[in-house]
Amino acid sequence: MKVLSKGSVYALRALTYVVAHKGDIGFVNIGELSRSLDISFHFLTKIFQQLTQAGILESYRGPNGGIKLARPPQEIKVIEIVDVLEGPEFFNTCLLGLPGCGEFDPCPVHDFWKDAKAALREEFEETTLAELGKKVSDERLRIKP
Amino acid sequence: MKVLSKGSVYALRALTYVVAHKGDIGFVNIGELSRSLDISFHFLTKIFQQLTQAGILESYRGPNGGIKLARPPQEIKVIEIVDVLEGPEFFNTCLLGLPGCGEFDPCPVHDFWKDAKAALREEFEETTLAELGKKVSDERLRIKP
DNA sequence: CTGGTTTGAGACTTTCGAGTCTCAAAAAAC
DNA sequence: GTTTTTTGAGACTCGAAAGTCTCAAACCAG
Ligand code: SF4
Ligand code: SF4
Repeated sequence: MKVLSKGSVYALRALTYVVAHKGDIGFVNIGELSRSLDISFHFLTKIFQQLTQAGILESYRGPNGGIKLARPPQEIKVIEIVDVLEGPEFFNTCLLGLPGCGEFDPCPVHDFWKDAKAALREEFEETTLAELGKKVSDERLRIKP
Repeated sequence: MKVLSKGSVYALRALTYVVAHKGDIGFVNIGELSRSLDISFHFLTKIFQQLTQAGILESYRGPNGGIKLARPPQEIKVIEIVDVLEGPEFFNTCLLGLPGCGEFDPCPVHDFWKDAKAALREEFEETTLAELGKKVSDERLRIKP
């Protein structure tokens, strides 16, 4: 069962880590993040590039460069990150994956799956990076392997 | 978002189709199923082979051969099919996919994800092929592309 | 027995997400 | 200005899931 791609997972872990451990102290070095979280540096860089182009992050090159959140973490919702990295079809995919499916022409598991998808979307829409970061800081929840 | 592999999806669609359209009339030809549901014949055959070896289906070779349910559809639960085709790790995978994760050392999304997984498992455990087939027959729900 | 039909088994190919590598571009340090 | 550090962009490689193909085995009909 693969709900999120590696790209989304790495982005969420990395940004949660930034919020929890780096506060709001300017640009965070990608190499350091990659080492701390055991994520491939080049892969993480590519993921951040997408988020930068989408306006969720800002980046800066050269010494003391890195990435930082473009807005305060209280205002960045998980679903924004997922949208960028999974694409707009993410919440249209389905259990039985029939093409052109939907409310008007449903398959037998539609009723259940509709609710399950809505719950997931709601969770992503309600949760902000600040909340994830706070959980990690306060309760010492893990974000690293 | 890919919850089920193609194998599980094709198996569920095909067996639901059998229950809904073929009743209990002995062996159903795989070639006919493949054509009706627009699923690759060889791929569908491989999937059925796994289910046959697991004791969920019975097969018969030669003219008028095919596959049929080893037990009445009221007794076959969706989770049995998923277990065979997805393997035992299916319900252990996770949103953030951290290794060795679990209740005792959770990540920040654990509370939500635990419930979502439980709901999915419960749905698969409660639903039988007979129910899926009945929905398709009674309400003309679709199972084909 | 012979030939046709259908599933069984496994090798092979394709596709795509994931990960690696190389070089260019921007910025700072000197 | 030159060198060093860091992100940006894109080509390339790897591996697993998905799909195709070939032949063997079981079965029936005549
Ligand atoms: S009918 Fe509903 S549950 Fe079924 S594949 Fe379409 S959207 Fe998904
Ligand atoms: S801590 Fe819980 S939600 Fe997070 S990856 Fe592990 S099992 Fe999944």
